[in-house]
Amino acid sequence: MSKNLEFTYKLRSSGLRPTRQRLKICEVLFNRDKTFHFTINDLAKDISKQLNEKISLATVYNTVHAFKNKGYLKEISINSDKNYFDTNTTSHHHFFDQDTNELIDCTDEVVETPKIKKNILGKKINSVEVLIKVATDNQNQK
Amino acid sequence: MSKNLEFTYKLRSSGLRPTRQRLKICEVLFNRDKTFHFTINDLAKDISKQLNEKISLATVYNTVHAFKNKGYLKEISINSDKNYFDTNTTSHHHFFDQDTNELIDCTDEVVETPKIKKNILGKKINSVEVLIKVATDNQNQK
DNA sequence: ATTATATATTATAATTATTCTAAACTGTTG
DNA sequence: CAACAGTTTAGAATAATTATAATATATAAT
Repeated sequence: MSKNLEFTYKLRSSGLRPTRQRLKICEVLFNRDKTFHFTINDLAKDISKQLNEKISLATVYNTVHAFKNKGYLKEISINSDKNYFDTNTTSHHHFFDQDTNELIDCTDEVVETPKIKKNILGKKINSVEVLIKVATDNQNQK
Repeated sequence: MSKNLEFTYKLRSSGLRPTRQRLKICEVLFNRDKTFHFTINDLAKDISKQLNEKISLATVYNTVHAFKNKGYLKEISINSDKNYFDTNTTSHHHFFDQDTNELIDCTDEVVETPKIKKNILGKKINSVEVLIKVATDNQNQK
């Protein structure tokens, strides 16, 4: 299982012990080709579906936050009731589909990162991100 | 008290009964020249400071949500632990100061609304907003 | 003005999401 | 393999928000 070795190395290199639970969570999160957007609850459900064993919710929280702190995940706040994480940790933009509560990454073809002409004195810009909220147009539906 | 009459009219015209509590909350929220960013907790505290009487927290929640639904307030999610409301209901951009957790409106001089070159099929763009996260630059401090 | 009605307020309970705790367990090092 | 530090776990604790149901109030009808 070379994927597992890969994850083991990844964890170890960032000072995280490659425990059974963390490796399982790595599998679920990083063993995919597309960017994955999820809430912690979604992830916990996914895990109990995909795996025969259960991982404690507290461990899922701990692990996701550990991964976020190590830069393997990015946290995204779109609305007050859902808190998303993203496996794409680069600075990038999003569509948010208000009908389905789905979060979709934007490519450069969709929107360019806007230029900031003035900054706040003494501060450094850490990120510039665009959020595009979309929904079905009821006025104008085919 | 002409301000009060103004608020009474505003509430009534949107189908909200101008109750004592709602008028007080209007005073605290809209009787200012600058845009006001707040969390519901902040607002509840402000109210009990500024006014001699107390308004139940449930009422503050109800009222803020009613005002948001009527378009008098805008909800803004920046991070998972704080949920902000904004008296500036136009689509606009923000600085978020990660040192102080302060939210600051951007003018057009700071950043232009980016153009969206491709949209998701069958969806309408409801808003395009830029969030600029800033913090003290420790590498490069004067 | 008085009454009737629908709506709003309130304290409190309930719910939800998240974090804390402390005991049991496991990965790593020597 | 023994010892230790880090990790997991269930459940308790906390915080934010929403629901509930009794009481109060604003408005409309009389």
